[in-house]
Amino acid sequence: MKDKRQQILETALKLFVENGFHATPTSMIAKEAGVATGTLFHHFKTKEELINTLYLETKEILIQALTKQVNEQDTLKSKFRQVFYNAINWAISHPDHQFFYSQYSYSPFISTLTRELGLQRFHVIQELLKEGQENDILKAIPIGLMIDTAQGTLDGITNYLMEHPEKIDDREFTEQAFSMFWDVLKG
Amino acid sequence: MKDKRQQILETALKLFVENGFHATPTSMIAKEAGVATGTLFHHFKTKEELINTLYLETKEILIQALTKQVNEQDTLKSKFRQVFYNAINWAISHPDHQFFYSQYSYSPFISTLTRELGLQRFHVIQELLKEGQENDILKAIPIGLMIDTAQGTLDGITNYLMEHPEKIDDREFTEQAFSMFWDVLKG
Amino acid sequence: MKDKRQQILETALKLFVENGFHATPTSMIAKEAGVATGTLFHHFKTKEELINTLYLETKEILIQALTKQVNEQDTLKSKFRQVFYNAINWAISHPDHQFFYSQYSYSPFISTLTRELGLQRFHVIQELLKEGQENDILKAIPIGLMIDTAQGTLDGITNYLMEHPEKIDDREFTEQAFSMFWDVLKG
Amino acid sequence: MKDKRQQILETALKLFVENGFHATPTSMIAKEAGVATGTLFHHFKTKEELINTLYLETKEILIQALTKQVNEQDTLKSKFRQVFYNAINWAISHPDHQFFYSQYSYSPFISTLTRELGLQRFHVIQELLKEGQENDILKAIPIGLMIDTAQGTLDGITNYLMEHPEKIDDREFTEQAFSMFWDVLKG
DNA sequence: GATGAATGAGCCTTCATTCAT
DNA sequence: TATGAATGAAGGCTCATTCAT
Repeated sequence: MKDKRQQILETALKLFVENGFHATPTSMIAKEAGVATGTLFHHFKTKEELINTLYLETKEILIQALTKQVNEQDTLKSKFRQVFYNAINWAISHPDHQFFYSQYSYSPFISTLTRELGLQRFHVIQELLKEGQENDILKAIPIGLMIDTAQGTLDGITNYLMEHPEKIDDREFTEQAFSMFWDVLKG
Repeated sequence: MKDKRQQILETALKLFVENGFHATPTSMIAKEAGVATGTLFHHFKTKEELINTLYLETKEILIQALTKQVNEQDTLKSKFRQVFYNAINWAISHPDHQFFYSQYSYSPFISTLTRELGLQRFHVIQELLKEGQENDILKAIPIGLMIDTAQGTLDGITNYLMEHPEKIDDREFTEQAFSMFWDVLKG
Repeated sequence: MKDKRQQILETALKLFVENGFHATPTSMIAKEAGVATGTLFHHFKTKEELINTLYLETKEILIQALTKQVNEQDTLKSKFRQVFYNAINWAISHPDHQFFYSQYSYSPFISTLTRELGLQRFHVIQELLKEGQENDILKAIPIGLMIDTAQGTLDGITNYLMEHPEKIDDREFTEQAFSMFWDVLKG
Repeated sequence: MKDKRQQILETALKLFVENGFHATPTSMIAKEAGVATGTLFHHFKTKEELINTLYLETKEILIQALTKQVNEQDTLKSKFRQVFYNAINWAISHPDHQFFYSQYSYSPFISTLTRELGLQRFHVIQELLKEGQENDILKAIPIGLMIDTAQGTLDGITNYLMEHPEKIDDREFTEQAFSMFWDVLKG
């Protein structure tokens, strides 16, 4: 039998995505996870701690996923392409995590923290953006605008793919999508 | 003295933005608005109806704002530019409405509705996008992807401006921002 | 029908005396009082506030009772006698309040406040004690010791009477009891 | 390293005095004592058993302390004086035990038992009281009243000393205090 | 003996909503 | 229209206790 703590985390992720944080009682999580309510609070002092733990774990694996094989590319553009494919592939194959991440990011009760954490998420991209600006490949605009816009564009594309997951295997389509992403950035 | 119904709506908007829907009890809204709890439910049958009313009103004025003076422009690009400025100016001058709108859109308990509504919001843009594709000015890609990406990019830019509101008066900056928006779309 | 708030207070007093604060759930109070749980919390923000309200009210009527007719007496001794009878009569006729008062006073979660409040309770006696010392009628010892001891002696006598309430009508007995109280104090 | 059982008892005493029985979870006792929760319940079947054990031990050493050297005195008064000093010295040097004892005595969930136990505590005094009455040295009043009043007076004095511990070394003061105690009793 | 994860009944409190005035 | 006391289902969390290791 799986570790109860892990079982709770997985169940919580699923239910949060389905119903949202507030509409998911801890009792429901416990029941669905097959544990007692006390067990949930044995592992996570509060509901909020459970949510945060989930977020932190999600962020960690997301960052891992985004970074993969990026540095093995030669040109800056291929590096961006790699990040781009990493991002959309991850979203498609981990839809729950992806939804959870959005939900958490827009949740008002964590506003301040969120921004900072949101940036961490795109740390790889930020580095590439800076590099590209220094080499005059990308637009010469405030880095902050660049980051927010890149993130927005990528989110837009991801949103579409989440609703049309079959497109992920259509290389022509994904290349078109990537060209949009690239066009926002390149100078 | 202002109309009580209106007072409730304004107070609710402010509090929802500050705390989120779920963390804002109707009792708090009533108290802050200076009315009895019964009065709130006299005007709005349920809390959800209050939220929806707020959303509908917001959407209406947002659409009005986005559309303004668009058809007075000659080229497609200037039309997009006009929409772009309309969007960012509105966001900056109505931050509460803007936040409320995002929050509502990402709220899981209205998921199905959201898509549809989100589209309505960008109805102007959609029309322009179609027009641009038909005239081979914009990228020849699925219209859905185009819409989602345009919306994402615009949201990204808006996010940045919300945190740096002083930039709204820096024409050079806003033109750079617009160029990003335009580059995503143009073929 | 009686005022609900009052009904809650009376029921709570009864139950607290029977079971103690901790062993009396608010749900039990509400049910026994014939109101909804929400009603209890509508009138008292927390369980603790309910307890404190009960204490304050009890203290008030106790003080009133102790003071009665004291100043109509001529000698200091008769004043003390009056207070003494006031105290034991009140205890016998309001056993619940009396028990509640003891329980509250010894409750560890209100330690600091208690001392101070306990003194208020015996404000009348304190004044008499000071007067007696100034006139060399009472023992010339630190007033604090005098107060605490007087209170202790009176509590002891009261305790006995609570278990033998019939004695309250035995004038010979009560006079013997009073002589004990008086002997502790007189110089 | 100290015996775990003993460690639990000592920690429990300290915490009960600080927070009261109900506000002291067994988990807190275990943690503070540096043992596992299971260990606590290995030594004491229930929380109540732990409390009772603590009470019994306290009572035992209290009785020992009160009795010390009493029978070595010649007159009844010196015997009372001896008990008196035994009582206040013990209270001052074992404040936690003293507080615990009071708390236990006033705890509503052991009401019935309490009376009986309270009597045991003053068994020495009771014997002396009886002896004194038989020899016409003490007041000729119901022995029950005598016991309760003596206890009350002594508690009052003790309370004062607990708050002014430095007075314990002021022989003039303690003799004044004793005279109060003696005056309540003597005929 | 010792451990600590697991249990689940039960507690305090919240909050959307109703209704008599 | 407006009021606010009253409602009660539901939620987060606690805590004494058990039990497999």
